[in-house]
Amino acid sequence: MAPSRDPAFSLKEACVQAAREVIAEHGVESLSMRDVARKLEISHQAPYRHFESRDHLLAEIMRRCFADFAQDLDKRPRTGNPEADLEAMGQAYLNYARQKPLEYRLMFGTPWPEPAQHPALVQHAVHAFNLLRDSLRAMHGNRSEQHAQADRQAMFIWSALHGMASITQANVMQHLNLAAGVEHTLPEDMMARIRLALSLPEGAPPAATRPKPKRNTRR
Amino acid sequence: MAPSRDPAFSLKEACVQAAREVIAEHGVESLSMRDVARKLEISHQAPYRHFESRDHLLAEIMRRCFADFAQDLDKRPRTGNPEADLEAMGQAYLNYARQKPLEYRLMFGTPWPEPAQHPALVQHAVHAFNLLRDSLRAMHGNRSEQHAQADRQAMFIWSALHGMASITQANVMQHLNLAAGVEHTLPEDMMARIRLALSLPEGAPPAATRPKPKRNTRR
DNA sequence: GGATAGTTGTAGACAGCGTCAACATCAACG
DNA sequence: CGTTGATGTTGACGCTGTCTACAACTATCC
Repeated sequence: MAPSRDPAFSLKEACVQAAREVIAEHGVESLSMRDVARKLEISHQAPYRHFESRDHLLAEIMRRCFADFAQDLDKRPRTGNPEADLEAMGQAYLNYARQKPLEYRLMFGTPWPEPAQHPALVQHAVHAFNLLRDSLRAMHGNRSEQHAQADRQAMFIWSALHGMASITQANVMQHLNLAAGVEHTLPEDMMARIRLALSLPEGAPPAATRPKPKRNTRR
Repeated sequence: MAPSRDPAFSLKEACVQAAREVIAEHGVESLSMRDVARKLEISHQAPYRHFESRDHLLAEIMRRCFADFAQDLDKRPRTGNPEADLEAMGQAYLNYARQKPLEYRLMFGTPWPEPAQHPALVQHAVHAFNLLRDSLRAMHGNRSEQHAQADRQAMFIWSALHGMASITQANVMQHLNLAAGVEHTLPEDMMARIRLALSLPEGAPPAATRPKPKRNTRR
């Protein structure tokens, strides 16, 4: 490549962009440093001036995905009703996974590099999780056991949504011979069951009498 | 390698075994055909006489993992009580993921090869899923909408369990600063919430009046 | 028995990969 | 001017999956 094509041109930025394109076209697995170099018409070693290793490039892309993802979860309109907001976040989660499958797979389906080597990645991922947790904490009090309850709910919601999203992405459902109509109504069904599991049925105030839970939601 | 070391010696079997060891030692990602060849002290091309490609070797190992997994889910003692049996299967699922993390990751965390190329793999995976589905169908009637309800429950349970298992394996929880005590009680909490979401609370018969679900469980 | 064909393992090559080391270029600064 | 640091290039190394050609052994059929 000729010396800097543009006054404000960052090869680092261009590498990230090119890498994202390669991933979008051929998947994460087949992303190679040499691919991005070829795409930018630079030497195969040039990207190494900006990223220690392939893992570091990948970590940077993942970090940005988490930032995008968090922004996406966060930008939904607030109604002031914590339950409705939580519901919207769940929808946003599944929508993101459906609309940006490659990004989702990158964040949640790719084996992570050594976390200690990529603190910024961890930080952004945790921030995305905190959006969910804070939503839940807003529905509880501030006592420590209420925090614990919110965290348990957060982990449950995340598990269920992530499980659903990753199963959907694996394209495995078509082999399961599910009963007619099940596949297409899964997201709603999922959200309804999550509400049940949180004892937050359908906008009605949570019933005080529940089969078991120790101290459940309260608004 | 000298010609056949043993009367009843299958190089194919030995390849699978060696590959499983390599995976156990260094993870799936770094499994290479040449590794298994080296491990068996045969030429780097010998394994290709028994497996078309690396993907085919991997698919065979995955297939066996699913067979093991299904057997593990199936061998639990039956109490005759469908709800208790379902509960036991959930526990068995999480235990398997905890005790055989590499196998679990291989089955559910590794990008699958082209399914059309590996029908046996798909078949065994579907069989494992059917154990769950059949357990649920046993608790419902035999009408088609009841089948659909069972399938919805199956997908929900699988999603929640898989989400939980894969999050656990990602070793990411340590970074989330969860409230004290949450992490260690997650599996029980999870199972309790799943019961809630199925409207099968704690052995009590499911309440007839439910907030929404169209036609719910009936035993 | 001896030719023939099929199976199984070996040996060498090729292109692609990540990455190390050495070199070139160029701007900033003393 | 010389030096220094950042950036990009070139070439190599060992690794990978896989193609091809070849050797050896086995089974089969005339």
